[in-house]
Amino acid sequence: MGVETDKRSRLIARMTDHVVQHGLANSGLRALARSAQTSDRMLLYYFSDKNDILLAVFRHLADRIEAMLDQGPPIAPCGPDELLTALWARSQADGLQPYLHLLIELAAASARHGEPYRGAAKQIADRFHGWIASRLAIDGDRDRQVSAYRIMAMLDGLAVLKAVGKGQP
Amino acid sequence: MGVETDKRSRLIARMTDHVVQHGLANSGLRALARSAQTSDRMLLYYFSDKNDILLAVFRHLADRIEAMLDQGPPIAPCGPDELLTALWARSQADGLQPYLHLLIELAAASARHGEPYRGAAKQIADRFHGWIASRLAIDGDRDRQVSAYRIMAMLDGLAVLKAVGKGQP
DNA sequence: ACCGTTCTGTAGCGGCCGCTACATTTGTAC
DNA sequence: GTACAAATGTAGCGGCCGCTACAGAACGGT
Repeated sequence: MGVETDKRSRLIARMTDHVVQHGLANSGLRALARSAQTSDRMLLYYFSDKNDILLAVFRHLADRIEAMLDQGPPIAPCGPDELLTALWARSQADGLQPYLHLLIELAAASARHGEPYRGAAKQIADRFHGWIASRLAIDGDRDRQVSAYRIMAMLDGLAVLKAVGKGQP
Repeated sequence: MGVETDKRSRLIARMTDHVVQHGLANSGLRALARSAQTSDRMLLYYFSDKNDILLAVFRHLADRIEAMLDQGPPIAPCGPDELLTALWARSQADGLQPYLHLLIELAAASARHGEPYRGAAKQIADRFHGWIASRLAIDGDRDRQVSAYRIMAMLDGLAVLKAVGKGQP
C-alpha cells in the first residue's frame, strides 16, 4: 500500500466521522476538508469529484457499521421479540444515534436523488439484514429472512418516530 | 375571510403541492414561487420569511394528510396484522409515495435541525397514530395505543426500506 | 545543479441561496 | 382628479456551493 493510499484512507476515515456527526446537508467540500485537516483543493486532488468522495465515505461507513455490530456484549440467538428489544436498547445506548440519523437521511436522499445514496443505503441495509438473521433462532431460511426483515423495518420505524420526537407511548 | 387570506391560502396549497412532489431540498424560494405562479418577491410579501412559509405549508400538509386518511374504501375495525397489511397496501396504491418520502425527509430534518421540522412531523405522526388507533379492534385504551404505535413504526420502517431499494424479501 | 513529477496554496468562476432596497404600477377613497 | 396605500417588478446584496486555472513549493532521479 503506497503512501498515497494511506493518505486517502486517512481522509476517508475523517470525512466519514464528519458526515456521521454533522449529516449530509452539512457536508460541503469546505466543511469536509476542515474536518479532514486539509483543503477543498486537496480533496479534489485525491478524489475526482464530490461524488467520488461520497462513494468512498459510504463504502467506509458500511464497513464500519458492520464492525460495530459485533462490538459490545454478544447477543445469543433468540426469538424475534427478544432480539428486537435487545437491538433497540443497544441502539439507544452508545453513540449510535448519529448513525441512525444518517441512515434516515440516506433513505430520504435515496428517494429523491437515487445514486449514490440508494446503493450505499441498500448495502448497509443488506448487511444489517444478514446480521440480524444470523442472530435469530428460527428454523427455515425463508422464515428467518422474513422475520429479520420485519425486525429491521421495526427498528428503522422506531428510529424515525424518535427522530420526530414521538417516543414510545 | 379577506381577499388577502384567500391569496395566501392559494399560495400555501400550491406550495404544499410543490414540496410534496419535489421535496424539501428542492424547495428554495424561487422554485416555490414558480410553482405558486408568483415571484419570490411576492412570497416574502405575503410571508415574513422562509420559516413562516414552511410553517404554513406544514400546517396545511398535516390537514391534508388527515383528510386523505378518510378517503378511499373505509377500513373496518380489525386486528393489528390485518390493519397493517391494509394500510401498507393502500400506501403503495395511490399517489401516496411522495407523501411517505416527504415524511422521511421531515424525520431526517428533524434529527438535524429540530424546528420547524420536528413539530410538523410530530403533529402528522400524532394524528396518524390516533387515526390508526381508532381503526383497531382492541379493548383497552392503553393496549390499543401501543398497538397503533407499533403499526405506525412498522409502516415507517417499510417505507424507509423501500426508499433505499430493499423491498420485502 | 538541473529537471520533471508530485503536491499544495491562492484566487476565482458561475450558480444557487435567503433576503432587501427601490421604483413602479394598480387600485381605492375622497 | 388627486392623494394615498396596496401590490408587484427589477436588481442586487452577501454567502455558500462544486469546481478549476494557475503558480509555486517540495522532492526525487540523474
